Amino acid sequence: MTQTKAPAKEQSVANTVSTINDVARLAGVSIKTVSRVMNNEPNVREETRTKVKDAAARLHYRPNLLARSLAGARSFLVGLLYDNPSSSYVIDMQQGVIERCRQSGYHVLSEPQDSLAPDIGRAIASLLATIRLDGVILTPPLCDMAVVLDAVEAAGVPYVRVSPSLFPGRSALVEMDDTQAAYEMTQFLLARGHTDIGFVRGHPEHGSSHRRYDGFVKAMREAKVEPRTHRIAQGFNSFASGLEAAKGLFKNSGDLPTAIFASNDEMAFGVMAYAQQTGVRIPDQVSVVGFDDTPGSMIIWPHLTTIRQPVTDLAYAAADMLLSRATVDEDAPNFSDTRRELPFELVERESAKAV
Amino acid sequence: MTQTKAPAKEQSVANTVSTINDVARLAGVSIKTVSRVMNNEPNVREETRTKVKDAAARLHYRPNLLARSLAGARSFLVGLLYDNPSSSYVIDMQQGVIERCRQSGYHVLSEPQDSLAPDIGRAIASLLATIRLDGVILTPPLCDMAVVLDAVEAAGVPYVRVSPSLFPGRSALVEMDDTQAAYEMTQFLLARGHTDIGFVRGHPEHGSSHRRYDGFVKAMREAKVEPRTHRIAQGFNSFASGLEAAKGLFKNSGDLPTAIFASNDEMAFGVMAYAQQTGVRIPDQVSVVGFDDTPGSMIIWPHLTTIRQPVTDLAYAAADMLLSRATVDEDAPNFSDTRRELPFELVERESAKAV
DNA sequence: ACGCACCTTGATAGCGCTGTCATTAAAAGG
DNA sequence: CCTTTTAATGACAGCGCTATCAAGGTGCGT
Repeated sequence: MTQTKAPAKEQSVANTVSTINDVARLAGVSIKTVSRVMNNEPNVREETRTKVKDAAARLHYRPNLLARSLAGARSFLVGLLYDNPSSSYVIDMQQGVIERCRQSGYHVLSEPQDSLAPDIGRAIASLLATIRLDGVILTPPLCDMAVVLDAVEAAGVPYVRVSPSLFPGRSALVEMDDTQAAYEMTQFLLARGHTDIGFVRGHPEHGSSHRRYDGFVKAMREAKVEPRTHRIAQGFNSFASGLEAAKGLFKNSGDLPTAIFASNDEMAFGVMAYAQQTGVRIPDQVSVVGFDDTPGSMIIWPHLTTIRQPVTDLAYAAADMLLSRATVDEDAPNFSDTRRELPFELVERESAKAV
Repeated sequence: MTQTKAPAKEQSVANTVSTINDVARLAGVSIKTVSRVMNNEPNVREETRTKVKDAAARLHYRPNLLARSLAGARSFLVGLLYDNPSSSYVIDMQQGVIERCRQSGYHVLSEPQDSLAPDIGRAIASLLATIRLDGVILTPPLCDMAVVLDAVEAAGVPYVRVSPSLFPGRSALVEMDDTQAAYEMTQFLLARGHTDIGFVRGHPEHGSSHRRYDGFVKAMREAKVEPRTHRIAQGFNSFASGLEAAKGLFKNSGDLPTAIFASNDEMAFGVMAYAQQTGVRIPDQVSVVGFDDTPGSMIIWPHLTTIRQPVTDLAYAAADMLLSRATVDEDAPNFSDTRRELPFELVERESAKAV
């Protein structure tokens, strides 16, 4: 363990770390007034405010976040809790949250969690007890776990959920309409003359899988095309499962669907890989579309037609909701919105064409 | 701004946030003794230690990290500064750093930085003044920027650089031998009968690009094959630039190289996409290999033969170095290593075959 | 002029912990 | 047996800031 001994270090490199005291002294006011200025509080004469700001600037003063947290009610820290296999999703989410938080002087603690761990509830309770976060953002699958929500609520920390499938209304949330997106993607295919459409279902544990399938079925039924069971394959959101699904769907080379809608991009890539291996030409023989617009959709050929999830926008929205929530007086009635739905985008590329 | 008014909240949800005082009272000792136990300090009777631990457990006590930071010398916070376009690189790095830090009770502040911003030095100085980090990890390209290093050093914060290209010896660092990896990949191709090998160079601003090219040239010369200029294309690490490079390399369909070594995976994907568009069969006509082992290399067909960077291991090593550095008494001579080189791995998949 | 608002400012008490140092108890030495 | 060393514990002063509350200043109505 560290045992710092020397009371005062000699190597004061260029110790520009000035405190609120230094500023107060230089400006000739009390530290409380400096505090007021730094926090943009009212009731400070404009002249004084300027004087303090100048002093702070001259000393390169930056309030110590840790001290603020300890003394005050806010910690200027929000947590992003995730357990998501997709690196691009996590990065986009994180990027968006950090960007927004930074604008408000907040920092983000990125906390990956093992959603399969039996003691995840305690792990989160422990985290929240150790660091008093001003808010947390929960992404799938954590946002659908009761123990997680319980832990966060017990700690009294405001939170926002991103794309939850369960417990609607239990918390503020931001989401995208998976069902509608899948519906429109199916219509897109239908409009291009496809009626014999195969579907690769997503991981049954994920709420979004079911919503996407529902959207597909709805569009088909509306077009008076009953989905046929031998055209429906079960996948598990992975490349391998997509490839496996394609094996089933392409079993009879004389009876191929004209299009395949995979419930996520990874599986679409699997389908495309299998097609290539077996000489099925995409999109000439079979059109393939995916869902998510992962980076991979732009590196395979043909580029994948897919649904773009507005991940960064979801992050912005979640951060905004959280910050407005954390900033608002808890006693006051809260009129801020509690649910935001963001638009998706159908991105047409080369993997699908009219029949 | 927030104005918390009510002095004491009525809604004490289940306010299990116990303090060191509560533990001390329950255990019948002073808070200092509790502190000693929580920090695993010596000179506490075993019996007392047990008593305190029991009390802490019963109260679900977790030391407040912010208070510890303010009072003590350590903040239990390390920063991961990055500005990297590759989400998988960042995620793997972050994941590894977080994992290791967690084991030591440290938390990680993920701080993306705009390396192109003119005031990046001040931005980092400001960050370090606001939050007293116990250490920071710098990844490319930040780790090669003098202003960044200056800012970190001025703040007196220990740091470790990952895969730096410049200023060797200026700090502790972890790296991988890009040159050797490219050398071995080239030998891999040579050993399979390829001599007419095309090379797509990486972004000239990235140090690794030059090292990889050097490794390629070295292996070629050793095999008595002089690389020919019309087989060398300049890329910029992007898919599009790889595709563009392939255009040049494949210009004369009667005179194709038998293999193409792209300096990173993205560009290899571009090459493969162009090949597919123009009917060049991979790997039958042309073998393609990449570098990095990004997730995409497993979703394209044929899967890409490439070099796996040990990103997570680099992260582990960097975190370990940093923590040992931060934990060690600054006055004592430091015998811990200051540079670690980690092994890469040539991952053979389907995109390359013997000629 | 006085009284009563309100605006402006500062003194002071912590936040929950660690570092220092004093103190006591136990062990070692002669 | 008493002194010296060493182990074990506690009292207390902050870390840098915010929250509370009191105090002084200003303006205005009467």
